[in-house]
Formats: sequence, C-alpha cells, structure tokens
Amino acid sequence: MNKTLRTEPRRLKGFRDITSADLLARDRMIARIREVYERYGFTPLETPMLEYVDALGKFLPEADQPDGGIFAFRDEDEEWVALRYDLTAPLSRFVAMNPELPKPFRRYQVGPVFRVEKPGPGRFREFYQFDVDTVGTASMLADAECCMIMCDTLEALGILPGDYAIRVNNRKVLSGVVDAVAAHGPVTPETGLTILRAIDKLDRVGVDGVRQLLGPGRRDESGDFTRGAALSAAQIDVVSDYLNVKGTTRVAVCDELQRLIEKSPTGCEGVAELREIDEALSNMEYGVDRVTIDPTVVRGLAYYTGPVFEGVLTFPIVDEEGVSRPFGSVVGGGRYDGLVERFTGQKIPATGTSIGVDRLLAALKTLGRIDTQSTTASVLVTRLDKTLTAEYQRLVGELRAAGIGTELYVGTQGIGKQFKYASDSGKIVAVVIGEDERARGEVAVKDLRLGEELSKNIGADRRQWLEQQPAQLSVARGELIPTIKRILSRYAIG
RNA sequence: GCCGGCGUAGCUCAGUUGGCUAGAGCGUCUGACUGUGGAUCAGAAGGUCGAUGGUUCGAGCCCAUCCGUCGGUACCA
Repeated sequence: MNKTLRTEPRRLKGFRDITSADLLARDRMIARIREVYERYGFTPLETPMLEYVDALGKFLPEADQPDGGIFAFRDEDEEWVALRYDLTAPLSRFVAMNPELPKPFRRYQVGPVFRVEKPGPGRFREFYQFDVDTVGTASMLADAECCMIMCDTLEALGILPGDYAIRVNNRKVLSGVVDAVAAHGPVTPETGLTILRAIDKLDRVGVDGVRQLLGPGRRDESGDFTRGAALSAAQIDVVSDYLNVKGTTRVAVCDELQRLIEKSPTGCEGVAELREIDEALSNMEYGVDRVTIDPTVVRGLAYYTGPVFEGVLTFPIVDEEGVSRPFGSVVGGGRYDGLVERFTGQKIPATGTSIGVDRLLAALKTLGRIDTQSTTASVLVTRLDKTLTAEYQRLVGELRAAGIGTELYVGTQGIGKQFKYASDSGKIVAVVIGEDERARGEVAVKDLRLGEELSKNIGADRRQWLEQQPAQLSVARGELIPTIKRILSRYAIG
C-alpha cells in the first residue's frame, strides 16, 4: 500500500488501551468491591454513558453551549449530549424519572466516566469509578455507612487500618468558617469560594501557602501567580485557627470546631451532623485509626451540601522509576441533598461515595496486593505433529473439562516457536505428544517457569541440555491431569 | 489555561564548535538447529533525527511556530 495513503494509528490524549494483565486485575478488584457493597444490601444499576447535557447539569443557557470539562456534541436533533463525567448526576436523573422507587434507594454502579482534563500520571480522561449511594434519607446513618463501607472495602482489598485513612468533614462546617471570617469584615460569595479553595490546598502548599492565598496571593516555583482572597490579618487568623483544630478523639475535634463557629447556625448544624456520624461509627467500633474528622477536607466546590469524606493511602508508594510519590485520595464522596430537586422540585436527600478504580488498582499493584497474571489459560497443548491434531483436540477437551484453562496451539509454526509462544503468552505448562510419546502411551509435560529458571545456567553444551530437558517429564497419559495440577499448584494457580 | 524541561530505531541512549551514505546496546526477525523458548555464533529488518517554515554553500545540531510528552501551577462536577 502506498505509504501516503496509510492511516497513522493514533490514540486520543488521556485515553488508554488496557491490556489483559491490567484488565484481569481490575476485574478481580471490582469483584471484591462488589461483594462488600452487596453485603451492605446495595443493588446494581447501569445508566447510559451518554446523557443530555442539561441532565448532567452542565448546560450554560446564557452561552447556549455546554460547560467546559466535558466531552459534548450535538446529536441528530441538534440537542447537546455529553459523555457522563461522574455516576452521581445520572443517578439523580434516574431517581427523578422513577419516583416510585422504594426509599431509601441503595444502588452501586461501576463504569467509565469522562472528563476533559489535563492528563497526568494516574490521571486520565477516561477512568473507572465504582460508586455506592443511598438516595432518599437525610439520616447521618447513611453517611456513616459510607465511611464504614469504604473501610471494609479497602480492608477487603488487603489495605490494613493505619495504611489508609478515611477523613470526614462537613460543608456546613466550612460555611461556618466563612461566616466566622465574615464576622471580622465583609466576605463576598466569590471570596468565600477562594477561602475554601485555599483550605483545600493545605497539604500541597502548607500553612504559609494557605495564608498567602488568603491574603495577597501566592507565586509558586514555576513563576505562576495565584490571586489571593485579600483578607485582613484578623480574618486570616480565623482560618488559621480553624486549620489548627486537632483532637485525639472525634468528639474532641467536634468540641473545638463548635467553639470556633458557635455563632454560625449552619456551622453548628454541621458539627451536630459530624457528632451523629461519630456516634454511628463508634457504635460499630470504627475508631480513629480508621475514620477521623478532618477540618481540611473540602472536596471540590459544587453539589455537596453536608458531610464530605475522602479516603487516602497513608503509606509511601514507590513507582516503577523508584520515585516515592504520595498517592492522593482514592475514594471520595459526600452528601448532595439538592441534586434530585433540580429535576422534580422535591427535596430528595442523598449521599454516596466513589472509588477511583484505576488509582486504587495502581496502588494495589505497587503493593503487590493484586495478582497480575496476564493469561487465562495456564496450559498450552502444542502441535508437534500436525497429523495428530485430532488427538490434541481431544486432550484439550479433557483438560478443559477438568477445569484447567487450556489453549490449543492453532498457529502454523514449528515446535520451537510453539514453546516460545507458550512462554511469551504466560502459560505455565506446555504439553507435547509426538510419535515417541504416543507409542509409549505417554505425554511430555514441561514446566515452563522452571525451565526458564534452570536455563540461567544452561552452559555451553546446548545439545546435552536439549536431551536432558530437566524441566520436562514424560508421564503416562492417565497421569496427565494430576501432573499438571501439581505443577500449577507449585505456582499457586488453579 | 499558564510557566518550564524533554522529543534521534520497538526500548535505553551516543552523535564532536553546523560538515560525507546518522551509530551502539537491548529487543525483534532469519539461519546454524525441520522433537523443544531461554545458551552461543552469523546475518537481516527497522529512522523523511516529533511536524512545518526559516537562517546557511550545508541543519539531528541555530531560530520561529505547532504537536506530543514530562514536571509545576490553575480549574475540577
């Protein structure tokens, strides 16, 4: 084909091809998470990947076009549609369309979501979320369960208490802080947002950075300048005091918060909610080693109305290049009492939480907590003598019937290439029958991993090596299945 | 979006102050070896030096723009 006519294979920025090892590992992880969710009584739901932009709440009527940050286009009726950017907005739409659902409605959902964002390490434009939500109750018990289910999930994945932390805060408490700041001088809604943004950046820019962001602004090491909230010194001190709130128990933290924002009715409401969550957690003995109240948690700025929570991994994680990097939050969520109301006009409170599947998976991989086997079959039946194909097929059938994942070599190359293929495609065992074996009623079985290991000192005399084949044994035809099972169990497979 | 680093073979990189047909290792493929992947040896394929324009007798090297990538920062439902 003419070179200029060829199509260059390209892939969209921020999108990935995910190959078998990662996909199999992800499926296993999702299965474990699902088990936990179902144990709490959540049931599955699937909604479309495409939604009308107004249903996602991202249509800008003034501009007559969608908000940035989402993949949107016009359909054949000139309506704006978009790929979902989370699973919460579609859930709200679903609940609004199905008012007869028994409440509280508890569902889980897993699938890809899409955002137009700058891709980074572990950050993509298409990624998996695994959500669990309770719709139709204002009880803090539902929020407390969100925290507990996150603990149970992370622990089911092999992450122990102490290696993770669930941190809880409340948007009403944050409003209370803004109220307290406003007591020392006027605060516009815009400034209120800037204050929350500054608080959110505490772990990245430190206390001094936050103070700069609250005051004149901050210039970072790249020379970029971020405009500040231009608060007075007295106002900045209010936020500083808030950020310094600490306590050895959740109750102690609530007490301190209470003191700081006692003049704000909204703030007090928030603290009271946190106390309820604490009580529910304590009843089930989820201590501060698992769930803490952390006044610095903000979680975005949009639809959350009450408790917000996030889960972080607290141990150091070393990536492939040997660089230790902190592993941001892997789960997050909160209460969104206004989302369904947007459709129906009725207040339907809701709360839920979301797992960043890909990030968590990356963490489990570096931890070695997830099996990264890339093949579904452990055995390759080779075709040494193509005229014996019918026999090979029968053999394959027997192995599969015995529950052993087995692939028949369907290529055309010679036996040498077949061994290489077996090894490269992750098989554990290769099975060979040729004239010799058939005459003796035997089967040759090769342990490919052992062979690989032994070959490290193969020596100069390859002829002798080939004749001996220390990783290979010939067994009676009837012994085939037990022999293979023995080899597989050596590697904890099967 | 803004600021900065980096783009040479599939991968990791060399490439002299701008100067011949752009190199190495690893990997891949082929053969020695049609009943054995991993050893050894021999050989081969693979690059419009990220793209486009410019400076120059001459550009992988200098300049501009764009694209990609990495890092910081902003925004983030």
